[in-house]
Amino acid sequence: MKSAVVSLVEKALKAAQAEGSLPEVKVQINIEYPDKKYGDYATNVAFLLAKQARKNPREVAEIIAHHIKDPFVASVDVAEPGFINLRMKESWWNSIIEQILRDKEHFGDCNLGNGKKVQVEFVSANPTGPLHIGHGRGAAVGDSLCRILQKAGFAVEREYYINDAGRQIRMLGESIWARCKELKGEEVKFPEDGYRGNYVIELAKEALQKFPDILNMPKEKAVERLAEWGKDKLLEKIINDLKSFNVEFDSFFSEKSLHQEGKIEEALKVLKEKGYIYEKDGALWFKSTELGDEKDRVVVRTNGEPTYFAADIAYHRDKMKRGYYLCINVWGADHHGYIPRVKAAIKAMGYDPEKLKVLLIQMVSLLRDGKPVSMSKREGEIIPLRWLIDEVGKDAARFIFLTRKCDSHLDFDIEVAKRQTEENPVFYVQYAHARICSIKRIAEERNISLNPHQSDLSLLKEEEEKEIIRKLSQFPDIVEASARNLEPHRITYYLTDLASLFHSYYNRFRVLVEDKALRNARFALCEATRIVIKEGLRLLGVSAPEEM
RNA sequence: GCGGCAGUAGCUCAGCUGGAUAGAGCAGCGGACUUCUAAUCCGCAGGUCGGGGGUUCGAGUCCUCCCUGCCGCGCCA
Repeated sequence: MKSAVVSLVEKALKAAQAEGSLPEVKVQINIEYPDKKYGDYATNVAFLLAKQARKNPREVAEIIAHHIKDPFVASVDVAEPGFINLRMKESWWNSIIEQILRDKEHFGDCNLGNGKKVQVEFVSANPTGPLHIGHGRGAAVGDSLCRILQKAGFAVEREYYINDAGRQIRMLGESIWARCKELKGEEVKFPEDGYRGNYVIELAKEALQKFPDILNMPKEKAVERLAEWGKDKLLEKIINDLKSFNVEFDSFFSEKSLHQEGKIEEALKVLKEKGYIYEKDGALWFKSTELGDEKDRVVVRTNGEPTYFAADIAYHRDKMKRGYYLCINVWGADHHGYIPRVKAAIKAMGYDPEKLKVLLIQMVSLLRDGKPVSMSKREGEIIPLRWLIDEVGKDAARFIFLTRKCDSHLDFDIEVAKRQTEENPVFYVQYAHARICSIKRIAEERNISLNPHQSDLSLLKEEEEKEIIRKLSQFPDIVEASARNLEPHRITYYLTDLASLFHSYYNRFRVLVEDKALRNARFALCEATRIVIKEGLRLLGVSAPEEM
């Protein structure tokens, strides 16, 4: 609820300026949560104005503090060296509970986005194999980010870029083809960079059933057909896996379509017209160095084929033309070196590179009881996301993927995630939700009346109760900060904190007490907590079970 | 070599886009279930925020220089 406090301080500042005690300078009013002993809210405006007001911060603070008048404010203090500390009345805190009970899951919605269109492109894994753990983290971050941005008032579009063209798809076809041969007992040299995962063998078995005469066809033709068919099968599997991970997309963008519709040529033509294309060694190069890249990049190979990068230029041109307020790409951190050239291309085509934000997702190290699980790519031995979901569950996987800043390494311990104990942060939060549901259930069973909406919240006198309310009041700020900084992990931390406060409270106090008025008041607090936990979990794509 | 990211408690990590005495979980030790779910709670301990310099009322946070680790640096995608 910082925004309400901001406007309150703003009003005081304007009043002070109007009477001439402070100069008319614009400042950003910043509200913080100070240590409890100082107050409920604090602001540092005085420091920001001190220089131009030619007064010391303390004096400025006194002037502003003097003008703060609001029915919700209990006291205003100025502390050295110039902080203004506010303490709010009980009615302020109670109104927050009322607001949560009234707004329900809409509590924390904000208008940061103001309906502006934002596109988030994530996962975009090649349809040449199943999703692995790394994709899972990207999926969790991307999807959660979308949910948060939506709550913050953006019109979000989720897109998956399908790399369905080029060498790797052909290689998929060759790999399946080779496996078909082997299944028929024929000696065949498996392609050097082929896909060696078991799923290729499965595909080959299926292909032999579906296309009985596939091996009688000329190799080129067979490979092409198998590539096309295999790619579709794998994409279907990817989409299914994502669905079980609670992730769905609004649109799929095909790289192949860029080739087919001449979009690549178009994009390159634009670059050429602007003078960013030159020929060298029989290839066409993009002068990305002029726009901040380390070296120039080939866009059309000697053999006349456009590079992957050329397609990506066309893809980003298409995105830019679609007129988003912001495009967010969620990439694996190993692609970081790729950012400058894409930004260079965007700039070269006359768009603002700031329209593109790239989120880099760091590697996930898989552990089992603290020991690393080998993830060697040898023999295509990757750990599939599907396996992880089956092993630890969708909720645990998503939550744990979101327990770190996305650009930090993540240690994912499968045994801890599976363990249904205190070590597991997912259950900790879900349990708090379930406990509140349980209170309600018990009350119904025992015919105990509960009416959170008609409760006298002033009965909530305990320090633990006030702590919870303070925390609840921060939810909108956390949502906004997560959206502003594109950092879903803030929600995860917030929920853990909130759950912790609730568990403490639950252990120390009873909700279903004899005193009806107190019972209702406490239950109102619980309901508000439940609503916020459930909504927070929703933002993470994690379920909020009513019993566990 | 160049570039990106990181370095905070024994371990894994937060730290609100510069704020007041740097936090949490785990691991360790000791306690709490005839009560609304013990998947929980309560208490104890733990620090040169990698190092130096700088910017200012104020730096874990910003600038600079070192040290260390991970990762990128294809006419691969």
